[in-house]
Amino acid sequence: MSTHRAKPKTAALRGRPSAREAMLDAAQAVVLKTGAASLTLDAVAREAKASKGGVMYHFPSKQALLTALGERMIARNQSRHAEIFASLPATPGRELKAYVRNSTREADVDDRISTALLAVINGAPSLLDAGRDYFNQRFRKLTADVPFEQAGLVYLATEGLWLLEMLQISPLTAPQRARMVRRLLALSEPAAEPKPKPKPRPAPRRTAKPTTKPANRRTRA
Amino acid sequence: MSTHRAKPKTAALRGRPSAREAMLDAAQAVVLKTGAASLTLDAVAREAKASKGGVMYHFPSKQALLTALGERMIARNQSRHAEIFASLPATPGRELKAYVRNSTREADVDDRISTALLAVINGAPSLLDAGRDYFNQRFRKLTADVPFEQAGLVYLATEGLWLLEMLQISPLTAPQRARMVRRLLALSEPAAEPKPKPKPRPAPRRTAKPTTKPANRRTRA
DNA sequence: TTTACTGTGCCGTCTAGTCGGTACAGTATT
DNA sequence: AATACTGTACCGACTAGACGGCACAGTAAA
Repeated sequence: MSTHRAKPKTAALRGRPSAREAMLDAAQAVVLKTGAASLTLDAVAREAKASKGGVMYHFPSKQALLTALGERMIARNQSRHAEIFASLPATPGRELKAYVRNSTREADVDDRISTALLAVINGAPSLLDAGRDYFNQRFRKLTADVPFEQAGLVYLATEGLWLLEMLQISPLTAPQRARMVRRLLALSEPAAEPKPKPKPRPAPRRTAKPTTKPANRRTRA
Repeated sequence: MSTHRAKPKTAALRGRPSAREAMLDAAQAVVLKTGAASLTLDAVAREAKASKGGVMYHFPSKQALLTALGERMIARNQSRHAEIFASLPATPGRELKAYVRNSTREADVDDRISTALLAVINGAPSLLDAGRDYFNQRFRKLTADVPFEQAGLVYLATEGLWLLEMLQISPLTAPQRARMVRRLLALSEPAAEPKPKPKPRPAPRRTAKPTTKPANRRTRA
C-alpha cells in the first residue's frame, strides 16, 4: 500500500493543469479508438504524450487508473443528470425523465462506452462494486414517484438501449431509436400509460429502412 | 487458413465423445468461475483435463475457440427459443412471449453470462458481427405481430434485464424481478396494453427487502 | 536544496502459438 | 497373420512478445 510516493492529489488541485486529467482522457481515448483490450499503460502514456513513468507516478497501479476513470465517469454522469433534472418542471416522474434523457444522449455514448467496457474487461470487482451501488441508488430514486412497474419498465428499457448500443449490437435504426426514446419519455409521466396512441400512426409504419443498417459503425476491422 | 490438420468434425460425429465439446464446456466453466479475463488456453486445457496442445489441435487459435463458443451459444439459444415457441398457443405476440421467457430463464443465465463477456473482452469483431446479425434478425421477427412501440419496449426492457444481470449490476431484488418478468409477458400480447392493473396489488408493494441485496453473487474477491 | 514531476530502461511474469514427438486405430500388402 | 504404412488425436516443452511494475537519473520551479 504505502510503497508509493504519497498521493499526488495535491498536484491535481494546484500547480500544473493536471497531467492527471490528461491521462484519464488519454485512457478513455485509447479505449474508444482501439478497444478496451489494448488499454495498456504504454498506450495511455503515448496517447497522453507522457512517459510510462509519469503515468505510474500519478496512478500507482493500473487498477488505480481504472478506478479513477470509473469514479470520474460516475461523477460526470451524476452532474449531467443534475443539470438535466434542474431544467425540468417539478412534475412527478421528473427523475425518471431526466434519467432517460441523460441515458439516451447521443453525445454521451462516448463516455459511456468506455466505462462498462473497462469494468467488464478488467474483471475489476471494485469498479463493479462502485457501479452496483450507483445503480442501486439510482433505481430507488427513479421508482419513487412513478408506479413501480411503469418506472421499472422504462428503466429496464433505457438500460437495455444503452447497453445494446454500447456493445454495438442494437438492432434499432436511427428513426426507430428516436421513436422509442420518445415513447420512454412519455412513459415517464405517471398518468401517461392508459392510451399511448393519440396520433393515428402518422407515416413510418413499415419501419423506415429495412432494419439492415446497424446504425453504429465501428473503428476496428 | 488451411494451415491446420483437416477438420476434426469426423471425430465429433463418430467414435470419441468429442473432446472438442468438452473443451468448449471447459472454456465456459472457466469464464464462469474465474472471470473472462482469466480465460487462457492453459486454463481451458486444465479445466478440460487435456493439454494445451490438445486444445490447439481442435482450435487453431484462441479466436477460433471463442468463435466456436459463440456459435454454439447462438445455436443453443435458437433451439431453446424454438422449443418454447412450440409450446405456446398460436396467438399474436407468440414470438415475443417466447423470447421473453427464453431470455429471463433462471437456468439460462449461466450460458448467457459467458457469451457477451467473451465478446466484449476479446474485442473480437467476428463474434460481435455474428451477434449483430442474430440480434437484427430476432428483432425483426419480434416486432412482426405486435405494434412496434410495444414490442420494442418489451424487447429493450428484456435485453436490459438480461444485460444488467450479466454485468452483475441489476438493482432489482428477486421479487421485483419476478414482477417485471410477469409484466413483460403480459405486455407481449397486442391487446394487453390499455389497463394493466386488473389485480389490486396483492402484497409485495414495499419492495420486499430494501434493495440492498444485489441478488447475484460473484465468485471472485 | 527541496519538491514535484518526467523519461528511460529493465525485469519477471504471463500467454498465444509452435513444434517435435507419441499412441494408436485403421488399412493395405505380403 | 504379420508387417508396414497412414492419418488422427493428443501431449508437453519451448519461444517470442507483450505488459505491469520498478528503479533511478534527470529537470524545472520555488
